[in-house]
Amino acid sequence: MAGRPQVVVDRASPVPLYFQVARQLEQAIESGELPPGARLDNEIALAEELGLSRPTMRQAIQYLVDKGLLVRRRGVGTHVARARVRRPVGLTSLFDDLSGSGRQPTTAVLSHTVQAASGVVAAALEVPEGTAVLALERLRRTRGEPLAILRNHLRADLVQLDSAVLEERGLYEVLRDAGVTLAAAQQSIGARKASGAEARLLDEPRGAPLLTMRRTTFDDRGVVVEYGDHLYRASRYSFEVALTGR
Amino acid sequence: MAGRPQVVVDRASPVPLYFQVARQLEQAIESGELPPGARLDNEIALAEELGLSRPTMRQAIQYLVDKGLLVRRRGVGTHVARARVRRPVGLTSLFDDLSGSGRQPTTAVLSHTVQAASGVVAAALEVPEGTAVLALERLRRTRGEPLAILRNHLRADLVQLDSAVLEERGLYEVLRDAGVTLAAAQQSIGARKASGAEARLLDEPRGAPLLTMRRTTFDDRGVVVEYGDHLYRASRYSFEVALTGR
DNA sequence: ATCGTTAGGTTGTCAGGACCAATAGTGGGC
DNA sequence: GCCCACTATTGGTCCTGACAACCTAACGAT
Repeated sequence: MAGRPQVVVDRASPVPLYFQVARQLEQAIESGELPPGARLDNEIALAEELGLSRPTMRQAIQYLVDKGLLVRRRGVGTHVARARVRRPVGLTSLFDDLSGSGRQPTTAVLSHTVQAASGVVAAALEVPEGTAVLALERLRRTRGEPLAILRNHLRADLVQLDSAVLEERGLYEVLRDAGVTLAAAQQSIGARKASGAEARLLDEPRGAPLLTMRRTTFDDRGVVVEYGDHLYRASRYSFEVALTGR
Repeated sequence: MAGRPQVVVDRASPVPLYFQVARQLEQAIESGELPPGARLDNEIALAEELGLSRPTMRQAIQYLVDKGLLVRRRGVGTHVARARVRRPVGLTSLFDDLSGSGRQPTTAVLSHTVQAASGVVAAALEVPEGTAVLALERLRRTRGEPLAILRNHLRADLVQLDSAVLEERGLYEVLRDAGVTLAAAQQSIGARKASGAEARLLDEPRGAPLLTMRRTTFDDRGVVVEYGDHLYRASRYSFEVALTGR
C-alpha cells in the first residue's frame, strides 16, 4: 500500500494533471497516509498506474520537491521528506497568516492619506519624487493584544482603498481581489529599539527590541505594487523561513 | 540584437544543456546585455537558434524564472524581470556570504567541546537525550569589527572538526568538504536584547537589540546535521529574503 | 573477512511533436 | 467614437521514446 496512495485524475477538469496529482500526494503526506521517510514507487510505475506519461508525473513530483515535501535522489528513489517543513514565509500578509492559524486578527487604521512621494518612498516605489502615493499606517492585534505596526506605501493609481475594508481584511487580500497579481517580493529583516511612541502603541517597555521587516512587492509585470515598513513585537513574533538547496 | 544574446552550447560537456543556456542567459542579464524589461525571442525560436528542443529551452528559462530573473506571461512573452532581486538567504553560512562580497571575515573559536545533549539540543538534533554532541561557540568579525556570535551543535558522529580549520573557514564549507550534503533548513528569525556578556563580545551597549537566527539543517537523507543559535548585531546586519510566488 | 567489481534499478537529461489557453492587437459593427 | 468579436502570437500542458549518470547491494576474488 505504501508507495501507492490513492490518486485519481480527472482528464475533463481544466486543472492541470500534474497539479491534480501533486495536490493529492500532498494531502496523502499531510494526512499521514504517506509517513515521513516512506518511499514512493518509481516514476515510471507511478505514471503507468495513473495512466500518465513520465514527464507529467515528474512535474508533479518536482512541484512537491520544490515545496520541500519530497526528496529525490538519483539511483535511490523518491521519499517523503523527514523534516516537517513548517509554513514558510511566503507572499502572504500577516493577516493571512494569522487568520489561517485561527488567531482572529483585528486591524485599526491609524492613518490613511495621500502624500507626495519623497526620498526613500519614491525610490522604493520606483516613481518620480512628488508623485501622489497612498500612505497607510495600521495597528494589528491578535486576541486583543497589539502585535505589529504596519506602515505601507502604495502607488495611488493601482487600487482604490477603503479604510472600513482595511479594518476587516488584509491588504494583500484586498489587492488580489482588485485584480493585482502579486508575483515577487524582496524583503529585508532586521531589528532595532522601539521609540517611545512605538512602544506605547505596542504595549512594550520603552527601548524594547522590535523585529523590522521592509518589503517591496512586485506584480507579474515587474512593477512595484507596494512598499511596506513593518514593526513586530519581538517578544511575540518571529519569522519562519524554510530553505531547500535545489 | 535584443532577444538574441550570444549563447553557445557545448554538447561534449557533461554540464546539462539547459544549465549551460541558463548560465549564459544569467550572465547576459547581469552584464546588462539584456536590460530589465527586455523581451526574449519566443521559446521555439530560441530553441531553434541554439539547436535545442523546446523542452530543454523551457527548462533553462524555468530555472531563471524560479530564480526571479525572468518573467513569463502566456500570450505575451518572456521578459527580463524589472526588479533586481538581490541575493536571497540560502543554504550558505555567514562566512560564505561575507567572503563572497569581499569582506574578509575572521573567526575566533570561543569554545569547542563535546557535551551530553540535553533538552532543546537533543530535540533539535533528533537524538536521544545524553548523546554526545559537539558544541561550538564562535565570534565572527569583519574588518576587525565583531558582527555575530555563532553557537552551533552538531552530531558528533558526522564529522571531525578542528578548531584551527574553523578559524580559517566557514562551518558549512567544512561540512561540505567532509562529504555532508546540505539539502534543507528551517530557520526562525527573531530579536531580543543583548545580555551583558553578549554586549561585551559584540562591542554593543548593554541591552542593544540583537537579531537572532535559529537554524536546523538537514542533509539529503533528511537527517539533522546541525542546529545553530546565532546572534547578530542589528546595527550592522539584516537578512535579505527574496520571494517568488510560483 | 575484506575489498573491488558488477548488475539492476532509479532519477536526470534530451528530443520532437501535438494541442490548448491566455493575451493583445486589429478590424468591423454599432 | 466606442465596443466587441476575431485572429495571430506565445507560453502551458502533455505525450512517446531514448540514453546517461548514479546509487545500492549482491557477488566474487583476494
